[in-house]
Amino acid sequence: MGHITLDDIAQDLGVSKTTVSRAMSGKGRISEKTRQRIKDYAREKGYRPNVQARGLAQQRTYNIAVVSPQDSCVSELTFFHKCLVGITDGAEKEGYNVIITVERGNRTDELEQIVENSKADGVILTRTFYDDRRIEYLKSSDIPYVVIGSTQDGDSVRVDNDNFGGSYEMTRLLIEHGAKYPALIGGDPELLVTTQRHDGFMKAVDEAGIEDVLYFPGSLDDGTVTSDIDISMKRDVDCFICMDEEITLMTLTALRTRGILVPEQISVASLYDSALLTNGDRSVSAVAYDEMYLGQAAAGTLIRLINNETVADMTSNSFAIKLRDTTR
Amino acid sequence: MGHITLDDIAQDLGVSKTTVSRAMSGKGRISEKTRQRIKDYAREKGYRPNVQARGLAQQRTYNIAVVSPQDSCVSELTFFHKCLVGITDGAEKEGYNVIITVERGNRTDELEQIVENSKADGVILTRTFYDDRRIEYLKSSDIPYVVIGSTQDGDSVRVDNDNFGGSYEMTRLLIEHGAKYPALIGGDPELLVTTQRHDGFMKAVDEAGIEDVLYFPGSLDDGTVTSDIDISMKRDVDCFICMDEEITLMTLTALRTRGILVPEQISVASLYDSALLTNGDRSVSAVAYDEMYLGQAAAGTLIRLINNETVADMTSNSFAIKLRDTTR
DNA sequence: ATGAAAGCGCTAACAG
DNA sequence: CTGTTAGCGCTTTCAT
Repeated sequence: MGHITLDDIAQDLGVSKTTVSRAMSGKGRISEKTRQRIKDYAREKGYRPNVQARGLAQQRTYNIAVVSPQDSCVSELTFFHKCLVGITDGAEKEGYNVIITVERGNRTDELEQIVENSKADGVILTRTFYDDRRIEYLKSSDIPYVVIGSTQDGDSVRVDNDNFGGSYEMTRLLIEHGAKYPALIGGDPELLVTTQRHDGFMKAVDEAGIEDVLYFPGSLDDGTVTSDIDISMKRDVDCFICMDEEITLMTLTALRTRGILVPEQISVASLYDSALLTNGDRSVSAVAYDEMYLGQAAAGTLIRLINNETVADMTSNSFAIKLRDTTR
Repeated sequence: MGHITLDDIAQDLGVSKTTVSRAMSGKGRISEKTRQRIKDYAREKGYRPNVQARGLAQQRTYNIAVVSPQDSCVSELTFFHKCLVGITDGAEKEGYNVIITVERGNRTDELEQIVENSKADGVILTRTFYDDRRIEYLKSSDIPYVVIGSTQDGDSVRVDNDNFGGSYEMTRLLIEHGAKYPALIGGDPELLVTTQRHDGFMKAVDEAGIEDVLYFPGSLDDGTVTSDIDISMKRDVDCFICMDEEITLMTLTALRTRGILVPEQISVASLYDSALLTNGDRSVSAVAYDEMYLGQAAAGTLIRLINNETVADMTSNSFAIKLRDTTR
């Protein structure tokens, strides 16, 4: 018995394929009566439209493509995976499936393969490089795409966390909890995300009337962090706010080596939560974003884009401030 | 100019679509001369066959589906991701793409959606439950599928690591390096993988003429592990071989609490490597399997299955014994 | 409101 | 060795 087709239904019901098609898709005028009759019969027979045939007729695949990072750095991976769960969720809700491909450096082969073979109607990029060739490529082929995270590229539709808001809230809360002189540490100053988090931090300290706050951008190695800490201690900093989980871990290690107690002498918080921050003994206060929601939003946005609806960049303000062991 | 079709080429070259189709696919008799002429022209024009159209004609999608775990336990995730990289690799090599879907407990909805809508030609399961409803479902719908890892189900085509070989090699090597009386700890005795690893271990100790070896199956909580250790120390065990990374970490913690030095007083090795075992200070000896290769093999096997070629279970003997800090 | 007919781009008998 | 002819299952003008 295999699969029943649209034509079968038409014949059984003595109507034309067109009518059945219209009844199922909801497009075109059709009397409510026949529509119901057809839909009922279709359900009864367990009819499933053949997505490929529909696709061929409409030049669509009802697939979206997602590019996965190749390497398996843990925090990158959990971020990506949570996004992916959200993306498939959002996609399947709209009748789309997710095709996955793995990035191979800053190259476009794997994307080209998908786009040229029209295996997907749109693309989601979950992290981008500085001069991302994939963005160039996606722009030139005119396939819809959405970027998750902060890109410099102004032409791309972006879906991102509220980095400003998260940073602001965390800083505000720590000040409320007694921090007198917080310092900000880490982050590549050329990245948009760094600017956003810095601005959120600044807003909170400004509102609290704190002046001459310390900001140590960069700080990519232990040496720099250590000297940053030394400077801070002389200036009576009582709270480190770290740009990301990596810098957070370096800061904690450096403080431990220096014999400085956390949170007794100084509070430490991360502006980005990660599995690494709640591992076993240490449990670090952090801003936790909802990546799954981010993924869903990205999928939704992309599908709207595919349907030629107008879309704008969107910022997910779904985050939580997790105050854990490293802050008072 | 968009996309050039098979028909365009036929017209330009004054041949029939069939001939072009044959030239491109390699199926059917065709003179080497015209084949070259057509292929050259196609390449020159940048012709890309429309996969959807081909699919519709052949009832194929040139997609395979992979089910991703929903949760994000780190070791599960890295395992899955490495497999995924291998799978996409193997699939793309054969002209297939990978559709991903996320498991929602022991349910089949997400799979049904893909199978019923014929969005993929085959399925890869990367981990299975005891009474896996997805396997039942896949069997009943007659879509090809392969299972990565060890399943009890004898009817399914399996692609797995050489658990026996890895366990044997690790044990053999540790004995060679001086272990006099190794003990095996952990593992759910109802799982196939446990049996396989146990057998490998036994082979090595038997060959070394060691008798009355200790085996502690189960040991899922700290209490049990601690008592296992106590028994072992009385019997002068000088080497713990642990079934997986979880039991390894528990064993190490228990040994530390007991004040027993690793590797000075006792060696510890894991029969399964994981990111958690090389984290920071501790770096545990372990059997490292090549998951990427596993993924590639699974994709290859599945595609052969799709093509109605005969396939058998396959065991990847691509593993490495990593002797690190916890063994002498 | 419904139907006829022409595709979407490719494959696969069946002829020649 | 090559061409003709029907599809695959659905959508979409254009009539009626």
